Amino acid sequence: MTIQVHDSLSRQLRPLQPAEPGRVRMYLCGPTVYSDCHIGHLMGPVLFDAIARWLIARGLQVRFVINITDIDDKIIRRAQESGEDWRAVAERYTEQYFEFLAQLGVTTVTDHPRCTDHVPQMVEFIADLVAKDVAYVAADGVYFDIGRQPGYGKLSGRRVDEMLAGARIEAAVGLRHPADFALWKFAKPGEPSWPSPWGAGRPGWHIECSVMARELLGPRFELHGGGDDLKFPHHENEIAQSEAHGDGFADLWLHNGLAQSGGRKIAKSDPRMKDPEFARQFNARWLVDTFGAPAVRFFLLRGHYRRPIDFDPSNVEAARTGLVRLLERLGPMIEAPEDAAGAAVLDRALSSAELERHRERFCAAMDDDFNTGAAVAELFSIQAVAQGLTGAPRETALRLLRDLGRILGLFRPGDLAALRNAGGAAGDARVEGVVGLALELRQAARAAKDFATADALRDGLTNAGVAVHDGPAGATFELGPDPAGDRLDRLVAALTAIRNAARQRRDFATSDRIRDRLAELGVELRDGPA
RNA sequence: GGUGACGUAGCCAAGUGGUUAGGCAACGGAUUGCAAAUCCGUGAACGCGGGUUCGAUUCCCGCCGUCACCUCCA
Repeated sequence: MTIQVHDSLSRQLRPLQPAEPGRVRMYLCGPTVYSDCHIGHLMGPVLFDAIARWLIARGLQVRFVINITDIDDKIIRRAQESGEDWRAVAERYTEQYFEFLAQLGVTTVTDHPRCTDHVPQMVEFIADLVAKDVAYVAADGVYFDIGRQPGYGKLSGRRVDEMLAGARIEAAVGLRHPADFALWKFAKPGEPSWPSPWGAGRPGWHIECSVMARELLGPRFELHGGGDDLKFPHHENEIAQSEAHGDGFADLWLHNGLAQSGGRKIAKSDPRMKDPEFARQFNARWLVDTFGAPAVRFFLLRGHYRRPIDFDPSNVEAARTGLVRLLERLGPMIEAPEDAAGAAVLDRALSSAELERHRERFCAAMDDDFNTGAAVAELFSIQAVAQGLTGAPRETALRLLRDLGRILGLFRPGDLAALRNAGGAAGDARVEGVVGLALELRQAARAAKDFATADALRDGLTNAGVAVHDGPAGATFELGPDPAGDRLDRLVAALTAIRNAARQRRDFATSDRIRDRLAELGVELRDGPA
C-alpha cells in the first residue's frame, strides 16, 4: 500500500514517504479572520480533514496544522471602521471559524497557531534572512529580495524577469525588484505593532506560514496544502523564504480547487458579489442552515479535491438528497458512537467477495491522490449490495458502509436530524403551525372525500418545500431546504387560496377557521374587494 | 502576453486502449383515492478534425471552447 499524491511543485504523482516512518506532518493555510466565514474558508479544512482521516485509517500518526492569521491590514481596517479593538475582531471571527469546523466534522486538526503568538520567532527568522542578504530594509518595511533566491517561481511556473512585464505588479519605491514582498511592515501611527531591530511593526502575510510551520512541524515536513489561488504569490514566497533560511520545507504540495458559481470563481472582487442575494449563497452560515452541515461536507467530497466545485444551490441540494438516502438506509446504526471496532474497518473479515471488492476499490481510490469522489461511489455500491440482503449479511454490509463513510467524516450520529432540521425553519413556530393547520385541513378534506381540496393543500405544501408523508398513523411532514427563504409566504398563499375557495362556496366555518388560526400564529389576513 | 488546468449523457461527477463508474433528475412497473416516500427496473456519454492501433472516450498532433493564476483572495 503506497499512497500516491499529486504534487503541485513537480506536477507529478509522487509517493508519500514520511521522513519518520509512521508519522505525517501537514500544514494548511488558514483564514485571515476579518469577516464572516464563507465556503472558500471551509473547503480546504474539510478536504484536508478527509485526507488526514485517510492517513490515520492507514495507520499513520498525523500532526495537522491550520494557522489563523489574526493580524493583517484587513483586520486593522475592519477594526477602525467598527471602532472595535482589532483583537476583538480577530477573536470573534476566529470563534466563528472554529464553530463551522466543528459543525462540518473537521476533527483531525491538532494545532491552530495564531500569528500573533509567534511574532518574536518571525523577527528572528527575518533577521536571519537580512543577515544572509536575501532581505533588506526599505522605506516602509523589510523586503525579501526575490532576485537573490535561485529557483524563485518554480511552484507557479513563472520567471522573475518576465514578471517585470506584468502590469499588475506595482513597484513600491525603493525596492530592488518590483515583485519583492514585505516580510515586515513598519507601523503607521495608531496601528498595532511589535518591536523589531528595524523598527516597530507587524509581520507581512507570507512569513507567518514559514515560521509557524517550522515551529510546529520542523524545518521539513511532508504535506503542505492550500487553495489554488495561494500558489502565487503566497506559497511561492513561503518556499523562497524557507529555502533561503535553510529549511527543507514541504515535500509535497497539494492545492484544492476553488469554489465557483456558474463556472466562475467566487472572489471578493467578483462583481456578482455586490448582489446580496448572490453573495449569500456562499456564506457559510446560509449554506449550513439551508442544507445542513453534513450535506455541505458530502457535497465537497463527491468530487476530487483538485477540481473546482460549483456551488449552485441545486447542486448542493442534489448531494443532500443522495446523502439522506444513504443515511436512511443505515437507520439507527448511525447513532452508534464511533469506536475502535469501527475504525478497524479496513482489517475486518467480510466473508463476501463482493463487499471485499468494493472495500478494495474504496481504498485504491483514496490511495490514488485521495480520490474521495470515486470512494463515495463505492459507498453507494455497497448500499446497493446491502439492499439485496437480509439479516446478518445485510448488517455486515451496512456496517461496512457506515464505517468506510466514517473514514471520510460522514455518517456521524445526529447527521440525519441535522439534515432534516436544515432549511432555516426548525424551531420556527409559525412555519410549523401553518404546516400543522394545512395538514389538519387536508385530513378533514380527505375524510370528506374532497380530494380536490386535499390535493391542492398538498401541492401548496410541496411548493413550499414541505414533503408530506401519508402513513397508516396519519400524515407527517418534513421540511426540505428553503433556498429562497420565502417558505412562510408560500404556505400562507396556499392557505389563502384554499380559504378563498371555501368562501366562494359559502363554507364560512372553514374559511373563518383558517383566518383565526393564522391570526393565532401571528399572520393577519385582510379581506379586500379583490 | 506568460503559466497551469479542464471539456464525459438533462445536471453533477469518476475512470479506462477492448469488460456496468456513481449520484441527482427523467422514464416504466409495484404500491396509493390521486400523489409523495419506498421497492423493482430502463435508457442515454465521452468538444471537433486528423494520426497510431485489429480496436481510442482513453495515446499522439492540430483546432475550437471554458476556467484559474500573474491584484485582495481559501
